[in-house]
Amino acid sequence: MNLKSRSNLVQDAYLRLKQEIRSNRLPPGFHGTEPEMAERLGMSRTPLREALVLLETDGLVEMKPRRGIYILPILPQDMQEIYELLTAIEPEAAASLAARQLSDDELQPLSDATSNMEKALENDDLEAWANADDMFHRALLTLHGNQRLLSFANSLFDQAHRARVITLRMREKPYRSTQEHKEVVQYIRDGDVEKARIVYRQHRERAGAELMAILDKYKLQQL
Amino acid sequence: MNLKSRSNLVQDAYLRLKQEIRSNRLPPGFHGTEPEMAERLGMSRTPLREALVLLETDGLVEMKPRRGIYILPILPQDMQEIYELLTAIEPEAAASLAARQLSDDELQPLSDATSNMEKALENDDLEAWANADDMFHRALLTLHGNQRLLSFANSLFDQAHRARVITLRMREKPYRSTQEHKEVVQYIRDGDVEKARIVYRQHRERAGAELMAILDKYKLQQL
DNA sequence: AAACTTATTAATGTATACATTAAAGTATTT
DNA sequence: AAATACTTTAATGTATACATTAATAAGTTT
Repeated sequence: MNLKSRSNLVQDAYLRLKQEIRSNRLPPGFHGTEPEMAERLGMSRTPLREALVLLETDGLVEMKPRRGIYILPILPQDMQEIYELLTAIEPEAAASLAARQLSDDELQPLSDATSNMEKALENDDLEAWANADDMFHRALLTLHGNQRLLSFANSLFDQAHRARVITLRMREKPYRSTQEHKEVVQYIRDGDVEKARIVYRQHRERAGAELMAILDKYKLQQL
Repeated sequence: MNLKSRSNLVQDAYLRLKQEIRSNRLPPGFHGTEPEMAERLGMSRTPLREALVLLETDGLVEMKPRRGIYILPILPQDMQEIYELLTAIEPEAAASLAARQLSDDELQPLSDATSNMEKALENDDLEAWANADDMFHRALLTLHGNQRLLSFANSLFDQAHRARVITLRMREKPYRSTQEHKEVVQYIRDGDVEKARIVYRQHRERAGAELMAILDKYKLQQL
């Protein structure tokens, strides 16, 4: 909200485009040219290009020389890579949180997230559940404090977003996931490092396998 | 970073600046302006800026609005973050390699790297040892095949490079590290998933702790 | 009509121009 | 000399200009 971010067209273009990609207003496979995208955003090509470079490092778009800008689809193999990384990374973060003695206050964001998951389930509101799930993961990594981990994982979440939204309704209701998240919080609270790691890891492995099975079953070759 | 799609001057600037940062020709704390850096590279500000955006996402430089470009130092906390991530990630990669049945041919780059480590030790050539070490880690992740993991880890290696070079001569000779690398290769060859994971993990934990101890002992608050 | 040439178009990659404004420097007042 | 106001400088953020060249369209030959 400061002047800096208002006057910064690069930031502007970056956030707007990312949002449009997340929401599928710019769907995978979309192809555009720099002049038309710059026009659409009401700016010149210079700041747009810098934003596109950032989106490219995020794995969301590709700038093909002389062919223009493409919004990248998520392939099953991408989800495979992403889940593999989250499986390696997040359980470590959980374990390391358990090793600290966190106050209930500090753990609040995590328990809030799990309560929201439960409420969402009661209301049969899958979108709210997904938001709570997202909140949980971001809160956990934020608590953990490793900035590089946080920004890397956030980029992975962003990439996976569309696929998660679409498959949400093809899965069974996430009672089990909700339960697993609660368990992880409890183990973190108890300071049970190994349990926190293992439960979270199993959660990730199961959720990943489930997702891959859905992509396979419904022949979703790109999202 | 994906550069094959970046144009020549951007790629040029990116690679040259990265090299100059690695080699300390552009030392941490260096401050420059866009016009003078563009001049030095013989190009205009436009491609330079795109390269700087990339270097910024790599965590190597910071573009401060209206204050210019700074080459970022590596702080102990940065090394902490980096080692924590490598400790989480690489043992998983090793385990997953062990789970495949890789041919000796495929494992060649890893055994080459460990042989080079041994040769370097015999010749008391620490720089050659560090290069072999680097080779090992990159080869392992390349074999593993997860592109996101590879590019993320490469970025972490790049960030840690200066600190590794400087502390190399403050450590004991890396006989033990060399041995550990050889063990990991053996466990991967044998298909012993758990051993590969655990040995690599212990290697990472020990190496990380050793490095942090050196930074502490010699009061190296930035590199 | 197919294959090959030759124009045409238009997007990229890069340089340059320019308005804005933070910082440095100078003058002025106390 | 210290504090303040004014002036200058120069770097950033962004727009525009332009040369190059890939893609396409048009024309020509077989």
